Amino acid sequence: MSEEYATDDGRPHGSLAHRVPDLGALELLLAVARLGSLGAAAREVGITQPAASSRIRSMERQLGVALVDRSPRGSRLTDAGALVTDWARRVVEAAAAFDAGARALRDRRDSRLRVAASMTIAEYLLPGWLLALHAERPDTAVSLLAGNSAKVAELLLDGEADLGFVEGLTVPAGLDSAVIARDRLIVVTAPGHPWARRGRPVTAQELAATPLILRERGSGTRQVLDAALGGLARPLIELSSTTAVKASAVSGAGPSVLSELAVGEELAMRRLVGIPVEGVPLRRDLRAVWPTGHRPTGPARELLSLTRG
Amino acid sequence: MSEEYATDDGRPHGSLAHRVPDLGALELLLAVARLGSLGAAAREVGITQPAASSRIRSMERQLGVALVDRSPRGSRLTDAGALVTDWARRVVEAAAAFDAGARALRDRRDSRLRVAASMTIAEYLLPGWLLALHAERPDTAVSLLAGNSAKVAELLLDGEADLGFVEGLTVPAGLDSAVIARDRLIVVTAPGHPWARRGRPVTAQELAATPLILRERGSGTRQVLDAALGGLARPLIELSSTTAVKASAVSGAGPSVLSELAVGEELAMRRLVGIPVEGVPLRRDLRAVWPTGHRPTGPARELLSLTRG
DNA sequence: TGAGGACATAAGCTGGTCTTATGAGCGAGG
DNA sequence: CCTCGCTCATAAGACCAGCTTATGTCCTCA
Repeated sequence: MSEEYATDDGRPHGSLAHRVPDLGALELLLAVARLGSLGAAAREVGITQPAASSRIRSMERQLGVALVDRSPRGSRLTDAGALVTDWARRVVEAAAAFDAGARALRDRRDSRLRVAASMTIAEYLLPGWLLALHAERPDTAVSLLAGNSAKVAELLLDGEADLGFVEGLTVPAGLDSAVIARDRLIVVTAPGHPWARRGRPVTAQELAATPLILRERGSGTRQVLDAALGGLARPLIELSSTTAVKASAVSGAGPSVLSELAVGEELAMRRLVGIPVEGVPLRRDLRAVWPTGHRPTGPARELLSLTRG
Repeated sequence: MSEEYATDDGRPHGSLAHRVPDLGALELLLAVARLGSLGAAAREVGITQPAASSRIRSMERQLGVALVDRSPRGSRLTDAGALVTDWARRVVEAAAAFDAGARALRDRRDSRLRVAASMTIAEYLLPGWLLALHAERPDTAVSLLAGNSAKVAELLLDGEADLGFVEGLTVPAGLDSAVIARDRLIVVTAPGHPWARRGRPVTAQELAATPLILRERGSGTRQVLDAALGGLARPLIELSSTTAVKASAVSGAGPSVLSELAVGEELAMRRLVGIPVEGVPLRRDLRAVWPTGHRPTGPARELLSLTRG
């Protein structure tokens, strides 16, 4: 009876969706924060003022916190409202990235710019780039195909993609490339692991001697690690997705090695901690690739320049 | 009648909420990914199988992409579905952080653990810690009060908070402290800024000589920067919130100096780029604080240990 | 060949959110 | 001093999305 009503399950969480306002409400809150008026915010998101009023009110009831100070000449956020708005902004940004990705995924054919990307890049970086591209060139429709390096190369060489992104150690034959960023692999453990408390860095020998939670052989991450250790990484468990590896590491099964792109959230939330390592070059280049000779032009060139800042 | 059924992207955007599935649907998708069955996923989120089936189907219609392969003996994600699920996970995680924060904000008084935190910590780190705490001690109700260092000190000394978090250079009098993390300040510009393309790092002299977009004097970030430069930071614009500073920097108004906690998203999305700097110690300690003598115990001790991993 | 699991379809109910219409404070200007 | 213009609040009805129950189809396994 500590929780709400019909959640007899009593499990981890009684459905976030019932406790977190929906995206429309969060967007509305951001608009109120920016514009300082319920009515103006309502206009911006395309609803009427009473609807906005009611929606903000019901959000306040749901959260149990006053979010805005209403006055006859405008509405300002309360202190708590400012904090909630910042958290809301993060949710909305994640949703915008979701949307940018989904939009690219939808436009499978006949799009002006067809991008092929490896999974890690498609998952963690591309949505952000697509948002930036959309901001600069709203008319450019982008389509996205995801696969491993070989698949990306094949799509480019077959003329089914205009620009590719890969994260391997080598550039597939027949492609030109440009390094757009460097990714670092990080050794991580759950906070309770002995490595999390020792003072000195882990050495290459220790890392090679310790069974690790890893992606399967052939994955980009595994390739880099094997190369760095001289082909010696010992698997404790082999899993086929980054997500599964993370979940296993968080649960305390053992140390793992993952891209810093993949574990940013877990590190911030202290579900995982990064372990310093010495003597192991755990870096890899992230590259844009295109068929030799076909220098990117038009939207592809634009996207490429965005990725390099 | 809404005038916008044609989703043609001729405008900034036609409301995310209409193009991104709601949180319930995203949670359902995650459950399907994990359990490999619509029915099992439905059971987990507390709805019936037909409801789940319909909901996934309408999400696929909305996104225009097939997400799951249904078969008479279960459902597996398609390739696109796996990617969408990963993006969905990020939205759900942001929502979970929102919920953890809002929950703490709601329980203003009479909670078992009352935390006071500076804005940056409350905004970027605390929700994650609260999630972790909730996972380990689901019954502990936490309340949150946010303010600057002086406010945090006051709350602790008045007995109105059990544990505090501050980010200043000094520890307020009457408090004991422990360093829980180090925050790095980063020089950032919009991708188009000249600094984004030059090869060599910016020097302390250059930084001190360049007008910057900054928080107001007295903010923790500004204090650290002034100290690092010898009190010389020149403001181009002074703004009163980190969000406003970020927005201004993204728009290309000039270089800025911000906490790495605050700009992670912007860096990943390439809306901002980090500029290497040499000869300037842009680090600051993030500290947990408590009244001298009152060593944290119980839930406070638990939370403290989580923050240190 | 029949049991059981998994998903799809159909029909009806419910609740939340929208709309329009209207009222009520506060400030500015004729 | 009164009215206009801005703000937000309230009320009553329409509508739609999503839920439930009941049933049908397909596949696999014993």
